[in-house]
Amino acid sequence: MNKKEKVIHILQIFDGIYPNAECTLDYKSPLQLLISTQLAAQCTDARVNIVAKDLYSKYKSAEDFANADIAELEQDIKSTGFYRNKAKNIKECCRILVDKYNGEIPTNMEELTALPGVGRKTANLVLYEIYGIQGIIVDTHAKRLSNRIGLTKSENPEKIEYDLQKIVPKERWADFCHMLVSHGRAVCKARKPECEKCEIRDYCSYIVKNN
DNA sequence: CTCCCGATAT
DNA sequence: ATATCAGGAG
Repeated sequence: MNKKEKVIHILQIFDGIYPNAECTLDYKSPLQLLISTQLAAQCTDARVNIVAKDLYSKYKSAEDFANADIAELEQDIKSTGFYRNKAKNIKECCRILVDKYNGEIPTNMEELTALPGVGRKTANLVLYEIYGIQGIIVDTHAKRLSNRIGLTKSENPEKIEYDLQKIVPKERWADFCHMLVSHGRAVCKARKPECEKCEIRDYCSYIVKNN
């Protein structure tokens, strides 16, 4: 069975067990999604959502973030980790949004990834969630699962993106990634994958060692 | 490649 | 104690 056929089978199974796999970050505007996704680097979505609740009642626009006191913003997002980098990036990012984009969010990869703290993963998620533009969203789960399943042999996120683009039907690109996240959290965990109860084990090339 | 970094599960 | 969490920049 080739990789495309494997993915078709896996998608069919995922459709059954994760019928509405979607972004688990809470947001009420494109700006909130952009910032929450930046905060989500090496942090759980659950933690980001807790921080975001107070954050967005305090800062209501790109201008508010651009004018924020940096030390205060650092404390406001501290529990998400990497808080100095994140605060600096968010403030500068919002300064650019205000000055160059009239407070709106750019609609293409080049302009998005030019923003401080915004890489391809964040850009792909925003492009899909806000504008419906399909993309392979490569986070830690997509990276781990696509390697375990055998869809790529690369550890490089951008290479994984292109590998999966060739294998997954385009209309399911973002969907498939959301489902990899759901499956990564529930079954195919980083530390202790539960292969014995994995619904797609027949289509996976991963073998658990010492078991 | 390294660094950023707190919270949580194991 | 240590690995890991919807990464990005230098």
